[in-house]
Amino acid sequence: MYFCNMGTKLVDGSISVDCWERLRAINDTKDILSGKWKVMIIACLASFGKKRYMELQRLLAGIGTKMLSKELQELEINGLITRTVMNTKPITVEYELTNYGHSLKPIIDEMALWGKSHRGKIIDEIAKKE
Amino acid sequence: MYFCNMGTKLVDGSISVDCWERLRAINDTKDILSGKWKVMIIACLASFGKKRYMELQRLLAGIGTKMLSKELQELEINGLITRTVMNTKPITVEYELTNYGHSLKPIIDEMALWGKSHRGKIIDEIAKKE
DNA sequence: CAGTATCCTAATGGATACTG
DNA sequence: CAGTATCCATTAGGATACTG
Repeated sequence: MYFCNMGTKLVDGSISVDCWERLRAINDTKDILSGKWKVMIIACLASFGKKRYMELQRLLAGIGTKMLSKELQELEINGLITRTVMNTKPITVEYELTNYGHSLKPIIDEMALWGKSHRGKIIDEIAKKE
Repeated sequence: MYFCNMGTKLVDGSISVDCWERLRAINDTKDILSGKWKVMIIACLASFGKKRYMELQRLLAGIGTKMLSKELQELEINGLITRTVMNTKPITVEYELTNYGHSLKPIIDEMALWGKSHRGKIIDEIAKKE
């Protein structure tokens, strides 16, 4: 019998410490990857390597400057990407995944895998209905 | 040169179809797992097996009835969990991961793994500063 | 017990204009 | 080019009361 604190509140739960730590870890990862664009930014940088601000904005069709800046800053704070101001005129800025950022690859890969098969499943189901 | 439609807008992007489909798949998965509690619900059902509504609410410290119902419904719609009304008085309801729900295990596992090591890294960094 | 319904707040995120 | 600042709309989500 242990106390389970998932975020803010305390709850008396009869789950093991191991299990609770696992759930907390999952939650931590979720928080790091929160926001509408973060996963996609990481995936883009993983696929395409170094990218400038503008290039990212073009890849992430629909993202505005505010969100792009915000999400990039949060990723940088968490050590997942680097921001390099280039010595050009006017200045350009390059964003790149850090090694630590690359450590998210297994998660992204699994998400890509599942998402692909999921879409296949949906399409199959639609086909059967017709 | 292909057109990249990530959600609603069209963008002229010079990325390959494969790459674009991969990004779309990642996005799809992200959508399915959206919301504050969905990942945690899945992880709980994966760890503990069948759970009743009340039990889930206790495990997910802090969740309210509205959110729990909503997230469970969305998971059910997507075929990730089953909802079984038991023949008791008063009625009880059991939620359980489907086989399809279990197919998310690799993602959850990778998230647990990364989150655990991430917390370790943060703790190390704090320790070094002191 | 397992929810719905309602109300309300906080947070998210988009559009636009502007700046070094 | 790479952002900030501002305003605004939408949504997510929490608290509470209520129902079969």
